[in-house]
Amino acid sequence: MFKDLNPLLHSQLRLAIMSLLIGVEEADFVYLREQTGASAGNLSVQIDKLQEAGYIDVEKTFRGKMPRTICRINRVGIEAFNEYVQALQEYLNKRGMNK
Amino acid sequence: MFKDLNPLLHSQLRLAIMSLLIGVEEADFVYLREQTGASAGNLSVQIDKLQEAGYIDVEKTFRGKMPRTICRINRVGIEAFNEYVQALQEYLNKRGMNK
DNA sequence: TTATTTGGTTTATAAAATAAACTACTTTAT
DNA sequence: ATAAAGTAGTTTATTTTATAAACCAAATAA
Repeated sequence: MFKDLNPLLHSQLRLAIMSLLIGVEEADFVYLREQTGASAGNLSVQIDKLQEAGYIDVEKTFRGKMPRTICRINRVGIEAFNEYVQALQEYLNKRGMNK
Repeated sequence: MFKDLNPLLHSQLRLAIMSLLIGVEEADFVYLREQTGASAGNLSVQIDKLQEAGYIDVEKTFRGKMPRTICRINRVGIEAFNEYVQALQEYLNKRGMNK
């Protein structure tokens, strides 16, 4: 009855990152930090995990002289996110549907 | 933009328990174990946490000679569950709505 | 020049989930 | 009657995660 929830996505911060990335072409570290309110350390760790999972692509560049980390969600990530959302619905729905 | 997700509910097993309980008058340990597929040990721990949080009431009785643990969600639990679901929607919704 | 800020990474600590082992019986088989 | 197996859990130990704290390198400001 309850599908497993992808543990990589069932994490507040990683879910927020994915949620932001799925809406945009790309987003950088600072933007993600601001939007999520996460600490830089936590964000760094969670971005790594999403990258290692193959859900996002991370590009390290410089803007002028300052380092800049750009993140993009990819097709694998989009698919995983959609599957996660679908699985989750079962947990949220719905009084009386006992199937 | 992203509300915090109640960490007590943002757990696969505890969420499944709450999801089951919200649909019924009551449910016993064995039913919850079967429906969730959890191990007895894990289920025991998570039921305790939900009880300590004041989200469910737990009654220990006997059915014949065998012990029986009955769980019921209460108003506090229902409210917490509904709030969690609402907060979660922000993470799932929706490309293009950047607000 | 030293102090502060930016943009991070790495390491350490706290919290959670999970698994394994155990308790206290009851039922079945011998 | 006794041993073996099953039920309904709890407790303890181990692993995994998340989070926080400390650190680094370079840039900018005082």
